[in-house]
Amino acid sequence: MYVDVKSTGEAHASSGDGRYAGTKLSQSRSIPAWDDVAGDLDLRTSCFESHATIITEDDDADHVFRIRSGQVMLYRLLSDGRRQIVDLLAAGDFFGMSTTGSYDCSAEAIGAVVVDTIRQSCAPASDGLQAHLNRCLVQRVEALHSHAALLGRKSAHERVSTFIMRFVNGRGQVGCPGPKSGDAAVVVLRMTRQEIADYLGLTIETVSRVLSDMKRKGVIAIEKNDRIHIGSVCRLCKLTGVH
Amino acid sequence: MYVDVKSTGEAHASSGDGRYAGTKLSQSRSIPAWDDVAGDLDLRTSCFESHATIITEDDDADHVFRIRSGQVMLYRLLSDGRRQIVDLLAAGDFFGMSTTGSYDCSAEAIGAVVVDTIRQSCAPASDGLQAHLNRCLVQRVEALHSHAALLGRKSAHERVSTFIMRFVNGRGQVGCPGPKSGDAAVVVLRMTRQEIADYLGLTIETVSRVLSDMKRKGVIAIEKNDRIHIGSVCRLCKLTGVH
DNA sequence: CGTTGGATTGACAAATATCAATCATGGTGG
DNA sequence: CCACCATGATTGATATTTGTCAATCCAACG
Repeated sequence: MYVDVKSTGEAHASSGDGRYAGTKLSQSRSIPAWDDVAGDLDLRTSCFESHATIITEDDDADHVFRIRSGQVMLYRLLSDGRRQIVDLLAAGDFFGMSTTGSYDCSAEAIGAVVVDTIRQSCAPASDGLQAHLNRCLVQRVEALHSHAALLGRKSAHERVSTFIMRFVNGRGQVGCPGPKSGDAAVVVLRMTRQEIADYLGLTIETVSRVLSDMKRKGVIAIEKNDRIHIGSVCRLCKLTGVH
Repeated sequence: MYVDVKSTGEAHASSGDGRYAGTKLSQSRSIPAWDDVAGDLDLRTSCFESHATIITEDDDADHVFRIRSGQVMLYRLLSDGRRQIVDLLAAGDFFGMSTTGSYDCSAEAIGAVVVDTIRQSCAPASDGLQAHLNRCLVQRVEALHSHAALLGRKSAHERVSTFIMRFVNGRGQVGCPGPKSGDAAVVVLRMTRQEIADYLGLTIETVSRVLSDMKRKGVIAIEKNDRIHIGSVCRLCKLTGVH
């Protein structure tokens, strides 16, 4: 009714899943359906293929974007080329908001992406958009807090474990449903080792070594470089540093 | 006129300074003055002394807070006690918003702090509050992106330099006004070495060593542990990794 | 069947953490 | 007023983690 995810395309197993499930924020009840909001907004819809750049850091912040389907990564570059992927976004998420007049980071499509494009200039007019934006922004802030804790305080093993757990259906952030053993899972990584490394603040070699180590210890098995088989989700979860 | 910082208490040299200066976001023009918004909100005002805990991670997210004066740090704890300070807030900033029903991190006063307390339940009603929240949230997201880049990709020297630059009036984020040499400055650190370390994702010893190293090289001089004299802001700025 | 780009592995180097003294500094009580 | 204490900061020696550089490896594709 007041949640729009279902109507905006498939939910990727890899990120958007269950994002709004269990939301208790009182505000939720008053947020209108996105489709109703969108009607007043003079949207354009754009498609991007894998690895296409959607926005570039420091460009004029002309538009705000809302993801219809697919995943988007936001990244910052240091002057010498070091890259930090600062956030991973999925269907329903917004990006491109700015307080400075230019984008604070670049956005690149992970796989094919469809976005709604909203002109910055007509954004303030819509209270419905404000409500959707604010919910998304609070979610982003929460995710960025988690990510700061990961980047600042977690070991390489904990970072990689956390990253994999992120894609295990429903788990990860919300808290395990308890240690029921033997719960296996398969997740598909849609990012290259380089992208994973740039997200986790590590090098490609360290990511590779940690994955190999987890293979050796039987925590995971890797098929075709991007399918991770998890023997026991609980066991993996214990490696994340959260519990 | 439509910016409220001036009316809500002294601007600390250490953080809130010039936060809204130069904002080009078209939305700004339509944001009502905070005092006008506040009138409808049934606010309570609370004071906290230095190091007081204002909210605790995982507690019920009953209230949203707006800082009238002073600084607040937000932090996450890992189960084994590792702490990451995820954000530093100043006058005009909001915290305590949640999508889960509980706070995602703890908040502690840095020095004396005065906050306006807004009941979560009456927050959605106010469009003016939504507009203020929106601006603050976008700012927080931008700051958290910067911080992720720092934590994920910068060396200890770059982190400490960036941290000090943050408190140099006006500079830091926006971009240097050019290399005019001989521009000295003094900043006062209102945080202990432990807090700085927990913010920068380092240990107290590393922070101390980096500061000593910068002293040895003549980049800074330290007086009474918390006053940093900067010989050339430009020189310091070049150490941040941004340029 | 060779080529190519991403991934893995190994040897080694560099950065940062850890553990343990020692050093200020400010406050307190004699 | 001064010695003592407590707390935070600094420094040193060493360990650990992660990065760097270089050599394969592997799978997809022409």
